[in-house]
Amino acid sequence: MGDMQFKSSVETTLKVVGGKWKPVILCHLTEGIKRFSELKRDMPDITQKMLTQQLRELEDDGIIDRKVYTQVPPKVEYSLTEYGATIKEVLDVMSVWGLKHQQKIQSSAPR
Amino acid sequence: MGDMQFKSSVETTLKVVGGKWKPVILCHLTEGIKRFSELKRDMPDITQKMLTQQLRELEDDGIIDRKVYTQVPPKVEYSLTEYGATIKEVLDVMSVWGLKHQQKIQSSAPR
DNA sequence: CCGTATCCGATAAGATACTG
DNA sequence: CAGTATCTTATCGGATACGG
Repeated sequence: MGDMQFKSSVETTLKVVGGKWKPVILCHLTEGIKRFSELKRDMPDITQKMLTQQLRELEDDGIIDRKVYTQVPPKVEYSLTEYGATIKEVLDVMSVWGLKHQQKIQSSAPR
Repeated sequence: MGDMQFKSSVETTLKVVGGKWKPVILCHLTEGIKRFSELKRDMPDITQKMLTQQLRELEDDGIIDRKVYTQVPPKVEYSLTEYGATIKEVLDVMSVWGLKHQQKIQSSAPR
């Protein structure tokens, strides 16, 4: 773990799943294919701009797939790519540790 | 994975190991006890201010231990706590995925 | 419906100087 | 040696308006 490669590969992962919204988006997409409007409904606090931006970045990283139906009104579906699904185990490990940490904080900072 | 708890626990983990410097600091501390100046030498690009700040946050989160030797010149040693060592497996998983992702990017974006 | 474009505030991070 | 204090800059995220 003490090497240089380690540092930059962790940073790479943080770029892909870090930030305020990407974990949440990925979380929802693990439930299956979602339309843009569905994702927006699932995350009432995200702005359209941020949702679009984060989805584009995930798409560029090959994590999600974007399927556009050329029709009026437009319809766009997002889903995890096969490759993107591999990020789930990373998120799972992060979730498990974070949950334990939350509980630790709870028990050590009462009052 | 589709629940609310998941979202916030991933965010908790990102708070603790996220950001530009914390993974790097933790990486170096897995090698053993380090003095402030050693850490600074290991990370030439970090400023003293950032190093101090990040170390304080890690200490507040119970990840690292700070031992001050009251002497002149001062000596302060940092080390992972037993609890802090549990973050290693999270970083490892992130590192493995990030490394694969780097290789994927390499092979799919030549030119 | 699914975006893009602009502008703006908040926060993260860096440069530099100074101190017990 | 191991920090603080202050100031500046860069990046992230949000609000709002508009467009195909």
